[in-house]
Amino acid sequence: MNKNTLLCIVGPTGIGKTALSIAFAKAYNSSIISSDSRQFYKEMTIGTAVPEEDELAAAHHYFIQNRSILESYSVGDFERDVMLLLPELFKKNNIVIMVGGSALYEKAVTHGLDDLPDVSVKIQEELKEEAATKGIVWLQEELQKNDPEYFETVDIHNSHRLLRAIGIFRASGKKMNELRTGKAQERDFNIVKIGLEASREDLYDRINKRVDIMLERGLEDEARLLEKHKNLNALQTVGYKELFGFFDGNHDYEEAVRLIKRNTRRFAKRQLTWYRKDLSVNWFHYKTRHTEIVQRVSEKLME
RNA sequence: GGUACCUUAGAUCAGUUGGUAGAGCAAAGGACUGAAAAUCCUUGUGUCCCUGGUUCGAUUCCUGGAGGUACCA
Repeated sequence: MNKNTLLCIVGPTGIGKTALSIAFAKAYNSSIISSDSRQFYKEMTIGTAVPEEDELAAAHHYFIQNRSILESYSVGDFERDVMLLLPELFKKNNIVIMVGGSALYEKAVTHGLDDLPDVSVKIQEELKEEAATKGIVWLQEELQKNDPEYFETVDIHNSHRLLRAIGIFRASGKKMNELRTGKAQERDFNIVKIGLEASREDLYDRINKRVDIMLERGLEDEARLLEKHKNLNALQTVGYKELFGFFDGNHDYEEAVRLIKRNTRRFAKRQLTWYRKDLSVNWFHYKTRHTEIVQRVSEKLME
């Protein structure tokens, strides 16, 4: 074990990643990096299932509630910040744990993103504004005009992708295919991935129960406090957006709860689509004892 | 026990003037390099309750049965 190792814990929402990460942190006296795109926000606690106080006390956590919903924070920022932090953490311990359900964020660290030009907030805002009034066909035409090669390969129904490519073109005059290599970045540490899996039935059962617990803990009040910010990116989040719909009178409370559960299930399914194609993940059943997982992973690290 | 109505996709139901069926919901699969808990794409074969009969052909009409609902006893 002469090289530093980043131990990534992955898996769908609600399967028990947090508890396992604590077990690893204790076993290795190590720190935890969160790769969860919603747990950054200090205003959102209940709905994002941030680790409990005792869990936070059990190990040093990074990227948990260290931002405000008012700030904009992207995967690119996350990759940069993690890459700056990791050398510091590896000075103290050659194993660092990363846990979280945002697959793209995990990919940004383990695989790396291409260095794309910055698109100023001003350009982004203008584009969004324009897109909102002119519609998706305009976006498609705009992309076809400026970046015809990328237009051929993108999902032209996906406005986020169109907006991004047009934004880059406006900011830099560059085209996506010139910028995107898709190549993995060289990392000077090992990456070991641990995944937790469960039957769909068990997983959905856990998700449904967890939503009920969040509601008991006061998710509705938390959402009420944040309602005035409901247009912010950070609040495009399962658990909050459905309650905003209830506050607005679009549907009743029962329906909001139903939607939260359904959307969380769908989110979990999308996460599984990501993880399934990652063949480097070492899977464990979610009921496997943590001590056993830690032991088996330790053996693997010794190899 | 009698009368009426119902029994079709996971649940709820629509439909077929007799040529083996469909919608929303739920669900499944997938894409995804700076909004990612976001965004986007694709997917409906199901003993049309069972049993006889009529018919070239029945899920559709008729007989009998089973289960359900309502009302009457």
